[in-house]
Amino acid sequence: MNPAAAIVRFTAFAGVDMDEIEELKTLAGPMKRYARGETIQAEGDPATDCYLLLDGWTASNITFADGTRQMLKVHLPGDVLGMPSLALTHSVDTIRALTPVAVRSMPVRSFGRMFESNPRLAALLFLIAQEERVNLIDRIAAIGGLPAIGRVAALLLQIHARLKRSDPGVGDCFELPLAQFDIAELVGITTVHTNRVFQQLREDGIASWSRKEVRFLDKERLRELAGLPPRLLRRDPSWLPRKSEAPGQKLRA
Amino acid sequence: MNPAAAIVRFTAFAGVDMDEIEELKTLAGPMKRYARGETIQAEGDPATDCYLLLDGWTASNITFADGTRQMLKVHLPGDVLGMPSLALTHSVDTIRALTPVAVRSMPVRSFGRMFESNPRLAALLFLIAQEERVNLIDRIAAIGGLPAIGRVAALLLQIHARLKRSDPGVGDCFELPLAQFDIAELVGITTVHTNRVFQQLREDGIASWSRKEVRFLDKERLRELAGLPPRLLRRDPSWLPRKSEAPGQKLRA
DNA sequence: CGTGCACTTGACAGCTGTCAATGCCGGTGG
DNA sequence: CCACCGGCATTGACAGCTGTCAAGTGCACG
Repeated sequence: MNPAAAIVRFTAFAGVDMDEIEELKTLAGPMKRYARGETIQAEGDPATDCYLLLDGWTASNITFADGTRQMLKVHLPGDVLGMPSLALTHSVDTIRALTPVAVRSMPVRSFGRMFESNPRLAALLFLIAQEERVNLIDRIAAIGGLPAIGRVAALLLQIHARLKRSDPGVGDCFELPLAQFDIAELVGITTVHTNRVFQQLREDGIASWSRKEVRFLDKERLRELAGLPPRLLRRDPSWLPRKSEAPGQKLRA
Repeated sequence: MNPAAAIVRFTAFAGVDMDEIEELKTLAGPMKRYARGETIQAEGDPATDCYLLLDGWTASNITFADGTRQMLKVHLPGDVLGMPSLALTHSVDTIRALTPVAVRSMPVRSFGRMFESNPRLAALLFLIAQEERVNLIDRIAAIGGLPAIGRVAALLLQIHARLKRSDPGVGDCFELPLAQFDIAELVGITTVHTNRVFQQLREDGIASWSRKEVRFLDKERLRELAGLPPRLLRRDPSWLPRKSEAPGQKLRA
């Protein structure tokens, strides 16, 4: 609901002024709400729209021929959903609401307009896509290279970092509206094993989890388990196109 | 060396005319060659440039604190290297030559110019980034959700599909300039186990590998092992910005 | 013809998955 | 207010996939 949250991903790379916020708004369609568990986009659907997540958490997952699912990512407010599928004829992933959510659809047509009318916003969107690639890369590293406990550690740290990006006030204790089997599906292990991993994290005084609430007890050791450094976003890249017209606006963020 | 190969990724989504090819060329710096094993970009370096891979194969990998490596992707001619790191202050991955390679650097500054001067090329680059996200997503699915043999199957199919994209003549037998430990690192298993997987693939008459050459014996079962359908790129998305000036040029691809 | 690197193979351990049962908690309806 | 119920978390026993270690083989290259 926090209006700023909806554009965090854009303002993360550079200031965005009021004009641009207005322009972003014109790109998006009306707001739509989904209840927990509802599907926002299904695998195999033609990829016609993207969605700006305004409020709530969603997950995107992919389904194997045998019905097994692999969760790819959880989305937080401000994330743009469905962009990867723009490259394909059919959507790759199924996006569903983990909590009650509010989204605004972003018709692909408006992407074309944005590239023509506002190169700077287009470049920011491009950077968001690259940031997502880094997220996926880190996930691959974790899943491919770490034992179960490290995968969970990496996941928790990644989500925490992303939460903190839109709300710097988030501390070492935060709400995580996922079930243990969601986490299992995200890091590619079973629910049972996930449970054992959390028990060990608690025993070792590294992190605890109860009632959908995670508490980091020893972030240092959590990072050791994850084995990768935190990622720092590049602020104000020098190559970004400049704001085109209407000077003198107050910058946001 | 095939000049067309260098721009496959752009022409995959829509026709690109001579003007645009020229414009792409102006974006890139001089050609540079690397020997097998050389590092093109190192983790932690400031992310200043991207590279257009003209010829040869490269790999990008990420290193954990304990020195373990996870390979993320192999790059084929036409791929743009180093884009994800544009979102960060420091490069995420190390890119090294798997074979002798030729690249042209693409200074980031030229990205900004392209977004301003040619929205259509910028949008194509945006689509390339989304396609890469799909590749990463499929890799995550394979690594997170499949046993070793399925991961290898998925990898072989993915590489084959990408090869075929720039050279439709590629058949069910193709060169794969990787060592078994490269494949191991790519799919997150050990060399020893990779070896056993290949033995089983051959025993079962599914695929064989020798002398850096892969042969698909039963593509149907290979796909079953991978568990995911092939991905079809979206051709000529209706929302793409149109070519701006200089009409009447012959379209390429 | 020797050397080195990569590929193979075998034995074994350990992480993780599977199956099945139990416990916990919040929500719902009587 | 209480009993029931369903979803999720937890536990134990066990199997199996995959990793580790170590040795041996084969091929390419000098």
